[in-house]
Amino acid sequence: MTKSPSEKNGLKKGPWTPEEDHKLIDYIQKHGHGKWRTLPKNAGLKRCGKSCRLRWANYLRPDIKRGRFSFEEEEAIIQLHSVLGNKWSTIAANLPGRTDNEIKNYWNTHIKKKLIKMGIDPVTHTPRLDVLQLASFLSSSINPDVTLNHINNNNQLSGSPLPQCSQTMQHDSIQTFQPNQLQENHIAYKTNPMEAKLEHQISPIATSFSHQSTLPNLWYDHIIDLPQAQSSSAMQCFSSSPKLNTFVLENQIEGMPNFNLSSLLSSTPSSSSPSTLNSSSSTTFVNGTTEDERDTYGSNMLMYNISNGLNDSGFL
DNA sequence: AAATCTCTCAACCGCCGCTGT
DNA sequence: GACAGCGGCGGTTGAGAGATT
Repeated sequence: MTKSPSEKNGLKKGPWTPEEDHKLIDYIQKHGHGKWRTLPKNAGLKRCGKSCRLRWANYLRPDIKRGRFSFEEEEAIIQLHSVLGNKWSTIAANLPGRTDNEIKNYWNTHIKKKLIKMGIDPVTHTPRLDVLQLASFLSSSINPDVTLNHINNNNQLSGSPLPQCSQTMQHDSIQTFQPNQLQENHIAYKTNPMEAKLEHQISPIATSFSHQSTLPNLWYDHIIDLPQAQSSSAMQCFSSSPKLNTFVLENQIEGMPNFNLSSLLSSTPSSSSPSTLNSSSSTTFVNGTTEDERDTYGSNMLMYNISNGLNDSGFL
């Protein structure tokens, strides 16, 4: 008699039944866990010890918190991941009631995509090179004199010399802040502090401006203290289209160049995105109050639209 | 209403490190 | 020191559910 693939070696595989769950819970309540190798036999389960341990640790444990991740939890995951990397068990240890498996799944299915959409590399937590290259392309299309340097994994500008600045930022307006010092009228950006020659025609994308302190990582080094009036008019937008695999970056800060950038790259499509993109409209999120609050990291970023002359493919 | 596509997440697999012999 | 057993971890898979066509 042949055994089904899910029952090789007399051991069952696949989804657990309520009866099996009950047996496992019952046994652990009476005898405690540990000795996972012998537990299934003693508990009358046709499972391997590993499977029992996993079922208990990831699903049956009484202290497991089920349900959606809160905004705070998501922020914590991102912050911890930026420091720890894929150390899911260590991250889980900092989130009571959440399992490493759950966090790992949530990272892979939600957070990772969100960061990518925002132009942030989910591995390094720094601006993605492809976005920067795109910005470079677009910038040089707009102003052939401007070229963009790459930011390597150490967040350092490299490659060709820094662009010649048509308007170098006043140095006394650049300060170093701790993340918790960020205020609402602050714009944070990441660049090499030794070479902080911001040129605003390229810097918004090149240096990945971000806004306020709810950033998912710490890749901002400097803060621009905007006058309140400008800050309040900084409508930060972020929208994407699952159909076009694109996103729109917008910026409406007074005094900043007003680009429209549409139908650009995004490596992953998204179904969670709340809006649909076309060349004439986009959904705007203001102050993180639109839609599901957890989908509003983008609202903390200053995004640029490069309009006029771009077709839906993002090319001139 | 059916077919197809996309997404989620529970579960598995292989590897690694620790411990005991 | 070498080996075996075990638990734990991180990457990956695939079934099922939901969304879309």
